[in-house]
Formats: sequence, structure tokens, C-alpha cells
Amino acid sequence: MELSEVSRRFIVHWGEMGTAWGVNRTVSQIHALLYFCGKPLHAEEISETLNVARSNVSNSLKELQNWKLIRVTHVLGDRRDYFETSLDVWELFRTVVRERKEREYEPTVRMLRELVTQPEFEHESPDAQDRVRETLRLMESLGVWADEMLRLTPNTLEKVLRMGASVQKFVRGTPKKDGDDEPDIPFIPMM
Amino acid sequence: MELSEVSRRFIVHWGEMGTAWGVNRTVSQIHALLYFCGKPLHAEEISETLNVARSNVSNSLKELQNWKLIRVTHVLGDRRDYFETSLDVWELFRTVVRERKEREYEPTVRMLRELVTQPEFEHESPDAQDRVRETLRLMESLGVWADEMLRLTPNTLEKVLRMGASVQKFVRGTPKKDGDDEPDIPFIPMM
DNA sequence: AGTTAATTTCTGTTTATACTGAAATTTAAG
DNA sequence: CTTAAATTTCAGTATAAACAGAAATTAACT
Repeated sequence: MELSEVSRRFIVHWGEMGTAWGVNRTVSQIHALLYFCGKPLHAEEISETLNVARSNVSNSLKELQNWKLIRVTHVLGDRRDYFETSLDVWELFRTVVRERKEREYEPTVRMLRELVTQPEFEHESPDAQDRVRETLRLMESLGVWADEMLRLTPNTLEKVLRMGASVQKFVRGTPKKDGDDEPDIPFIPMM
Repeated sequence: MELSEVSRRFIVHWGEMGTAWGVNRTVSQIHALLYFCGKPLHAEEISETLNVARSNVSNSLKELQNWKLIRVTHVLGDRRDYFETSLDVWELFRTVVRERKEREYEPTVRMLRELVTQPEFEHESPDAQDRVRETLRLMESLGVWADEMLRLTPNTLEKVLRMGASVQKFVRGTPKKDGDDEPDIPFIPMM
């Protein structure tokens, strides 16, 4: 398939950022391609379009399936597997968050939980104990919050996000004109 | 410095996760060490404690400074630089979010903004145009929201996080008993 | 200025990951 | 069952990042 200059730029950039996002270039490029084109493609076409080895495409597609970012489809009278991604960017976003939570976050929560329940943990300095416990607390709060957000539809999620500023007012009263907000306002649960 | 078994486990795990978090093992280990110990350390001591080359420590400390996660301090009658990290895990969290936003997110927003303003962009299929524009919209919403959250004190931030469920009720009315929420509820701005 | 401690920079090595091309396997159709 | 297409696995290569150790630089004290 011939790529337009615009799509090429989109895909190349996505590939470059992939590294920062925790996937390799090819994986990221393939996903960008499927998203931009908006139609199912087979491996051979991907391979030719992006100029990467067929086997590389195969492995990258498997990786994208692990991420739950693509699914297989078929076209009548064609044996080949076609791959497509959701075209709803909010849904994609949720999928990525869900996966990253599992990979980058849950393992540490588990470790911390185990650590604080060990008898030897009590031998640490009280300050260090507090720090570890606070870390666990933060991560658990984040986890609960993320799960709640992930339960929302993309549509609702977008609204919640747009509410950001309002939520702030709600929690802490009137916002300050400039600089950081006041350090400590008692929390009144809302309902 | 001699590490306890608990601290060793903490530091080793942190180091392993570092890769998934976008920093290398040593960088992550050093930060874990400084956080766990809760007192300033000089490079030599870090080097000995973690068994990594002095030069590696030097570079990793610089990297941690780029991340704004550590600062230099000094002790009277000692020429050496001592390094310490904030012991407030919420502040650390904010710092990391701020940095990651800049590194993993802003570049793409910039790219998308440029892309949609190019004249050639209009030649793409309307659907592809929409997808790119929606992607930009999502990322800009996220960015605004994140900036708002980052403006809060750690204390307030924690409260906002704990409000997660309530916010949801607020946006979409009563939560459903099970499964996904309803797809489309009109949004009534709150204030 | 000279000396020594402290830190950084540099170069080469190691390690991990990405990738290619070929071989092997699987899958579907005849 | 045979054949051919499609896909995956595998082994070797390339690339990039992490790291160690030495050399060079910087900074403090005499």
C-alpha cells in the first residue's frame, strides 16, 4: 500500500514514541498504520507498507494481540488473517491504561503488600515503615480510582476528564488566583 | 551501608520495575535506596551499597536530577555531594507524572497539532481526518486535566482520587448495579 | 601553586532487545 | 493425500542501551 506523506509522518512519529510508551518501534508503527488506514490489513501488506520483515510483522501482531489492541478478521474467499484495531481512540486509550496498570503497577502493589505483612518488616525504622506503607496506600488509591474510571464508557470518561477543574473546586472550595493551592483543607465527603 | 533483607527486596524490585517505568535499573535502584533510607547519601556510599561502578552512579544521579527526583545537599566539614529525594510519595508521584507528560505525551500533541494544520491534511479521507482530530482532542483533554491535577497539593490530590466513585455518580446519575454503564448520558456542567 | 579528594567524561565491553531471512510448521483447498 | 499458501519458529545478526574501569577534569584545602 502506498502511504501519503501525512500518514507516513503519523506512523513514523508513533513508532518513535513507541519506545517511550513501552513497546518497540515496529509494534507501534503497525498499530498506527491500522488506526490511520481504518481498515483490516493482512500481514504481507503491512510488511510491504512499512518495509519490515514478514516475521517481524508476525511477532509484532502477536504483541499487539497481547495488548488487546488488535483483533483478527477475515474477508470472504481469502485465507489470510486480516488485522484491525478499534477506531475509537477513547477505547484504545482505556485498553492501554488497563494493560499498563497490569504490567507496570500491579506487580509492585503485590510486592509492597507482601513486604508490609512480613514479620521482619517491623524491624525497620518507623519512618521507613511509614514511607513504604504510604507508598502502598498511594498505589492502592490509584488502583481503585483507575478501576473506577476504566468501568466508565469512553463517552462518560471523556466527560469526567472535562470536569477536572470543577472537581477541584468541589474538593477544596474556591480555587486560588495564582500559584499552588493551600496545603490542607479538611475533606467533606460529598454523598 | 548494610542493607536489611526488607530494604534489599524493596530496592531490587524497584530496579526491576524501572525498565517498565522508563528508567534503567540502576537509576531506579538508587532512587529506591534514597527513598527507603530517608537520609542523604554520597555517591561512594551508593556505589558500595548497590555494588555498581562509581561512574554508573554518577550518571544515574544526573539522570535522577533530570527527572527532578533528587537534589544535592551537603554536610558540614564534608566536601562530597550528598543526594536526597523527597520523602513524600505523593510529591514524588506528581513529579514523575509531570516529567512523563513532558516526555511521552507533549511531543505527540505537538506533532498532531502540526499535522492537522497542514494543507495536505485535507486530502486524507474524512474518516482518517476525524480519527487524527479525535486523537488530538483526547490528548489535549488529558493534558488539561493532568495540568489541573498537578496544580493541586499532594494532599488535595489524594482527596480527589478518593472521590473517584462520587465523581462518577455525579456525571452519570446513579451507577448501574453490574457490568458497563449506559453508553450515552447528556452532560450537565456542574457550576 | 601544589596536593589530594571528588566527580565527570570517555572508551571499550557486556547485555538485552529488535530484527532479518531461512527453515519448519500449520492451514486450507483441490 | 497432496499441494501451495500462509504463518510461525528459529538461529544468527545488528543495534542500542547499560555498565565498568581508566583517564581526565574539577574543586577544595594547604
